[in-house]
Amino acid sequence: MLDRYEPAEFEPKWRKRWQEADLFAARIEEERPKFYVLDFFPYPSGAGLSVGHVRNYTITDVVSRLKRMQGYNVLHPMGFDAFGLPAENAAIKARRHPAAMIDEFAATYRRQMDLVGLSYDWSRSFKSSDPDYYRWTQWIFEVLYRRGLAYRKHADVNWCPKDKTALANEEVVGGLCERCGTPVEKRAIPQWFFKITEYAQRLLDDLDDLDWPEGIKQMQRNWIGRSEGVQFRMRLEWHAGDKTPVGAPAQSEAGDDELRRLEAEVRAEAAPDPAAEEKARQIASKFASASEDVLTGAGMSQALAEFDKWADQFEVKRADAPDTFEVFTTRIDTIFGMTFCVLAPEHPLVETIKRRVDPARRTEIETYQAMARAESDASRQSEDREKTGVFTGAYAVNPATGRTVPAWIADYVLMGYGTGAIMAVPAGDQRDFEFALKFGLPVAPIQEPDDEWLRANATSQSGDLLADYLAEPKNFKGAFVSKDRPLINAKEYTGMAFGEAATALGEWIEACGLGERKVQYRLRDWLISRQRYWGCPIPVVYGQDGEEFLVPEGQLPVELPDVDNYEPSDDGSSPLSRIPEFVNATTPDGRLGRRETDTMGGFACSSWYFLRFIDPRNDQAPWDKRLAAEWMPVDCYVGGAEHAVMHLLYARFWTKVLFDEGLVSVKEPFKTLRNQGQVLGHTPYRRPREGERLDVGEDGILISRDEASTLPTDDVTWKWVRMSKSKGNVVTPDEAVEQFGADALRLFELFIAPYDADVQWDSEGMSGTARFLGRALRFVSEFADGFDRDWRSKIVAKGGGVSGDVRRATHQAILKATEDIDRFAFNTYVSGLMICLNRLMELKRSATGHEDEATAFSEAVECLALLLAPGAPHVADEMWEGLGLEGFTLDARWPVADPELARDDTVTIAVQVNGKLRDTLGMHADADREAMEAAALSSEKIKAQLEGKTVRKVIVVPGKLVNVVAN
RNA sequence: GCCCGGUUGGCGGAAUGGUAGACGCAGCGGACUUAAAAUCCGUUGGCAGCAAUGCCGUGUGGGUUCGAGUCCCACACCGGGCACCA
Repeated sequence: MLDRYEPAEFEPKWRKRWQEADLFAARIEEERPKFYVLDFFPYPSGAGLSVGHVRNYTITDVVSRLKRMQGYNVLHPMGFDAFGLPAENAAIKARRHPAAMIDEFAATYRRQMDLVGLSYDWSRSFKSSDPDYYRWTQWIFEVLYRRGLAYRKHADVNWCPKDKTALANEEVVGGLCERCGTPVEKRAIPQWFFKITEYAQRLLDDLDDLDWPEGIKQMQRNWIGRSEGVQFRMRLEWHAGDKTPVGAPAQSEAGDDELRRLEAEVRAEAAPDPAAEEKARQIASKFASASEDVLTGAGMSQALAEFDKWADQFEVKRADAPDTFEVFTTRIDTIFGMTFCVLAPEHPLVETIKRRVDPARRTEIETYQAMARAESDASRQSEDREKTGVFTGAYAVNPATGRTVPAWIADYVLMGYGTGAIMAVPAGDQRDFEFALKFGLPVAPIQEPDDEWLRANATSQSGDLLADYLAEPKNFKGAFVSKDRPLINAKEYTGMAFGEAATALGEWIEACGLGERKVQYRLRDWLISRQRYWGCPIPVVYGQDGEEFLVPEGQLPVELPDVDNYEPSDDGSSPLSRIPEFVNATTPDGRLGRRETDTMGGFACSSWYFLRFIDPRNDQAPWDKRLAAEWMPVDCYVGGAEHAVMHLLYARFWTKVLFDEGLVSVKEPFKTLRNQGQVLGHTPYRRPREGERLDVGEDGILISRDEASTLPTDDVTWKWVRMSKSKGNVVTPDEAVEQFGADALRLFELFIAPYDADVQWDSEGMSGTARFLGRALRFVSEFADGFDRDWRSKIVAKGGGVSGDVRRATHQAILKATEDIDRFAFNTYVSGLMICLNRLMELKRSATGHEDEATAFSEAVECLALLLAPGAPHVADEMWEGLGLEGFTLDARWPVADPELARDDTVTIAVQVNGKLRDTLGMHADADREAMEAAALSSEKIKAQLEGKTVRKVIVVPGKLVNVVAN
């Protein structure tokens, strides 16, 4: 056994022995509880691992090793998320085939993981690009399809012109492509979606019971975005241009626009026929004269009915379009304050409106629609953007007041949420308020704001701000948003606050058949199609008429063909579409078909890998249900917070579907989730030179360390940024192990900060953990000769003197290590070991050579090796062997502390006067209150402090402190 | 704007409402050495003082409490997420 930490001399030996003993294979032994420890599924990048990745893997490794030693059946697997854009983009850049490249990268990962002694069961490893794996990804796709949860729709998608691929909403950041920063455009392509929205409520509800960071749960809740409200129907009314005053009663006059439209419609349809031309003129004149007198109220509908009759003779039909639309609101109580309504530019009703309004308006609407479509999400989402929109010429009837409000289109209303149309209540909604202000629309007060708000938002000095507000809310700075103030101008609902009014109005709407109370989610369906080569093929074949057929289960997997050129084509179709042997397929009924050429996005692959680890070589089923019931859920799942929403939500969704299908016994895949903090590297930047453009989100130009050393120090700005190959700031485990050793690296990763805090990497710190390991080895080796492996039978239950102190230090360390790992306090786990060793070394110096001491130290060194084992397994096994013990520490039992032995006999009591520390006293730990008080009051220092004061009260906390309150 | 985190010595950090700064890095002093490295011992929040000791001190301002880094309120700054979601 070495008496110093020379890692190169023994760490490789232990790794080899572990491997030869197949030490890390997961075993299922009856009567042992199970523990499933998992890391996020890594994409093996060409840069290899950084010490940042190793931090993640060390955490799970410590947990895994502890649980194993505590007698659990531990499953601790590792595999690779090989499919997807990062791999494909890297392959394209390197002009290599992604499969070969990924194999190489994964091998590097494996080598580096082995290098730091991670205890993965590699016999279970796989890559998501293995046909044996993605066969089952396709199989699960078919499960979703059969359950109606996979569907294809033609939809606008985010299109990245650089990556030439459609992006999921989650991959667009601020309107820019998440990966390359290119502004995203819109394109309509048929795409596959998973109906995750159907599970929105369950995904929300089941969050409550998960042991996850609150922040992550909150982010998922926000992402799902549940809101309760009312969806109701509004009817359009037609008015004469802008002349009709807003707020006119419904059923008002029909106007010229309507007549002109009818005339034009007939002319257009009947133009080739001179006779029809004549009839059209007759219609026009009839309606022209009618408009003078009869076309009010019921007269209008009568006239339209008559037109329909006439038109039938010419085989001309009135445009068959709805003239109602639905709106969703969470604030139905404010409906009396609706002064206009807004449709999304893409709303289907806009097409109807366009046909019915006068041509000038129609042009305006179309111009606006074109603008809204062309405008990228980037500018649409840019900050404090001015509201835009146009009046359509149409009016809608507010069902609560029976009065008309103008209908506008504006892009601040999104087609993708709710109904794509809103009732606008500018007095109570900031967005509507801004819109009203910009376009001169009226604002009707709905509540009386409180004085504080009035003062803060007034734009002028006035004696009676409330009167001013009620006269013209637009003179104030914004909308008054409140659920607490009673309503005004709200008919019989006046005086009610939000809760009461919303219930009453909801009931009223439902009673009228106008609509219903409804829950709306912000969550959108999961877009799965990628027009890319390097992904899991979607197992669908289309018939001649476009019918969809699932590829029969027996024919799975649909294998990704080997191709030479896997770059996407400029038209955006997958390279697979250029391979006739792939595309040409037979439908299950034996006809000629065309294979789907899109592949699935990478999140599909990572939504079930944790299940495959349970039974990775099964070729009859994705996994054995009994084994899944045995191992699931994952007990401890650790990874970066950047996957807070997407991966975790999708994996939860699939698990629920698989639960519904009876394939898994749990509704949630990950019982406990922890996010480790990022490891940041010191990274040099310089100011941009003339003509240089900054990358998205950067405020300097990234430079290399070499370049930084050539520049004047004033020109270089050092920043702490996440380690990545692209930033050139990666510290690899290889160099860390080379310089300090695997165990020093592991302990340092744990010690440097709480596991969830970001850390600024400084390799110098590793010298501390390396020194500690050296001291520990030396300490143990000095006891190796005198080590008594039968210490258990000789040990004195509760000795005094040095041996008692040794046992106390040992059992305190056991207690602390066990608790700390359990509560994820790895930094104090390591410091606890240091404290223990420091104490033992001190005690060794004061040892008297008594026989009890040898026994106590034997216990101490054996425990020290065991306590070190999860964090520093090489050193632990080296000690274990050095003490003449057999096997590996991983197979030994984790020590159990005796709290009685760990307890201190004497404690230091703090003595305070009025809460300020004035003295400390050493006392027996069992000293009672009276003894403590007496001791405190007899202290010279305390007496001095109490000079001239009267003791009012003495607070005694046994074993801790005495506080004398005096004045 | 909204939702989460965070702010403690020169640095990383520790501290179930009970002695703030454990443990480590860096620094300083010393031992060993011809010397250096390695190792070991000691020391290290600030101010005043020869010292004993005193005062100050956990982003800021209030509050609760015998007692607050810890709990409550308000604010500032930093980081992350969402962002016209009706």
